[in-house]
Amino acid sequence: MTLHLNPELRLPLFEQIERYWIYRIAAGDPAPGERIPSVRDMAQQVLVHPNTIVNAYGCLERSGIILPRRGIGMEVTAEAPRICKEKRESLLGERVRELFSEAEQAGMDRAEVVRLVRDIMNQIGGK
Amino acid sequence: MTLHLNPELRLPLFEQIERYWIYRIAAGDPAPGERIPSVRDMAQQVLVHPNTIVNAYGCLERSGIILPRRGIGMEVTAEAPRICKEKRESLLGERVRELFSEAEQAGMDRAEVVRLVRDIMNQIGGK
DNA sequence: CCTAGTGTGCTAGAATGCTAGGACACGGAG
DNA sequence: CTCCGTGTCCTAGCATTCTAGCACACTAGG
Repeated sequence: MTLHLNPELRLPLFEQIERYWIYRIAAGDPAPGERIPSVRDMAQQVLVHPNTIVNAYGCLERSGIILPRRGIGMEVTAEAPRICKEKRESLLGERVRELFSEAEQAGMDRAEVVRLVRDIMNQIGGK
Repeated sequence: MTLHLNPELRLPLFEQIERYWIYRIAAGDPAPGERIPSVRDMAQQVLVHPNTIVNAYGCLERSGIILPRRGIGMEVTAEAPRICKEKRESLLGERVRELFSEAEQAGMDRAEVVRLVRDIMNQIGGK
């Protein structure tokens, strides 16, 4: 799983970074007690200003996903996996609901939405 | 079909207004030769600053969907229905592609995405 | 003790989107 | 002709997001 920042996207960079760690922690890769890259390291990896990382990490901290330890780094909390899985459900569900909302405004039937999803899924790749 | 502006959404207000007319014209309601509300009328209907409407209408004009007529109003062009239908396809397709992109980053299989879409569709309403 | 690496805080600027209010030019109706 | 509604343009301010650079406090390791 790689973080592919896209400035053209609607999502602010710091939220893209936040989601990246939510999805990774939900998948179990940085486990509780382990640490995510430091603010400066992450900024250099993603070629973004450190303040943007601070913003993203701040959101993760306020959600109880990471615990800042001065002089050490950002530690994944014990409750992080549960919180991240909940957030993953919520985020993707919201995306789908937005899709239905937009499709409804466009006068598209719900069955048509499902068909459109299948079409594009097949169009994207054989896998 | 009603325009329900949502400032909390990622989409800027002027783009929400632009899409509203794209979808309506694609559906054929304001037919070629007919006019859409004036900048000031639309602003008052939607409770938004006239400049925001100017921005939205400017996009529609640059796409060849409407033709500004000073002292008269904004006229729907002859090619508008075709252009709007194309844009509708493109906009919804992009929405679905973004969904798959986000789901892939979250480590979700494509079949799971289809299942999620069905679940939420059933969850939204019986219709 | 000292250094390096860490999180945190601060001010400042650029770009975007929205609001606010004013001004002007055009065209139909009277 | 005048008047009103129309599109168009202008400056200004505010909030958000990102960039930029600097300073400080804390901790581990030598």
